[in-house]
Amino acid sequence: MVDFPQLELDAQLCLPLYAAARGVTRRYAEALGGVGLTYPQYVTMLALWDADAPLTVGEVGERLHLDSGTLTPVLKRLESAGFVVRRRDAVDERRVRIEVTERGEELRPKVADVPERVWHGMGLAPADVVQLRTLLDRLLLGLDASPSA
Amino acid sequence: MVDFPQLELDAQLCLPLYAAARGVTRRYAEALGGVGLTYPQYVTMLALWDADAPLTVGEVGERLHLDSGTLTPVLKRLESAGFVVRRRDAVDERRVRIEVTERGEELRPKVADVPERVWHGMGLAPADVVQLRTLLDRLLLGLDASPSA
DNA sequence: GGCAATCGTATTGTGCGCAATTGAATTAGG
DNA sequence: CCTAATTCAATTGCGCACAATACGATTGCC
Repeated sequence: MVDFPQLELDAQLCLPLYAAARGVTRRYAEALGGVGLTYPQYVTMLALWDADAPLTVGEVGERLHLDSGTLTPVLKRLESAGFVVRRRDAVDERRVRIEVTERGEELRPKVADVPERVWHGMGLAPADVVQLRTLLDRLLLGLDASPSA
Repeated sequence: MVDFPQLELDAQLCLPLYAAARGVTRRYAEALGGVGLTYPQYVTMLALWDADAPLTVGEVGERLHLDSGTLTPVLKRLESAGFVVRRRDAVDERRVRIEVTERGEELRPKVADVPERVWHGMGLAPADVVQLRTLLDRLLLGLDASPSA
């Protein structure tokens, strides 16, 4: 039988990456359950909190590497939960600006300890975290640089 | 205004991990489009090809860190595409064994170059790949070790 | 001004992920 | 035996991801 060593499960980098991302997301989901946010909703709020002015859908997408097909329903759920308001830009009516509400701001201190709680006790040394961060950023650069199709 | 430096987007490790995993998966999806496999279907086939004997649903799930709620529909699609057959275990009728068909075996050489094609040109040095692999495995160990709830 | 090309968002359709539940089959305890 | 607990897969329901498409708003170009 012909072998394909490059297809062995243990030879793959994509699989640990895929599994680790899902595992970490699951931990965040558990930690966020109390405030009623999913992980994508949480990172969306992070992006909005980070900005000085209300972001458009596209600007949120840039920061999270997500497109409107994913973000629109996420933002609608955040809006119906009362954490954000979506408002058409008066100048360019193609744009929709996302404003964080009072209730959305109140969420911020409630989730402030989530990253710490998730990463702590996972046994990853601080040096490893830095290393991992560096390598993932390098990988993202490579993804952005090389052709998408 | 009160600041939460630990919530800044650039301070997060989860986001690059999340974005990198989706980015890599997207590249695989593009490379696999020709043979009609999605990324989860592809890694499922990898797991089945790797094993000497037909695996149960649970055994596939162990290797991929996925549960039956995800795998059952994936396996059904692979079956209706003719790549696998699902058969109840005669000894323990709770188990379903997944057998790779002739057509499923024929897929193997067709996707043999996919990992190489995806990773090449992404600008990641071989040493970085090894490092990343090591750190992700360490992270997965931490995920498995620490409590899920 | 008129009109084609582009842009920004929304919609649609398919396919995951995962928690929770169900239900059948097996195992364990008495 | 016979019942209780456990195991395994399937199902259900919800929320992403993303490609493809649609559509109104805007911009460029004449």
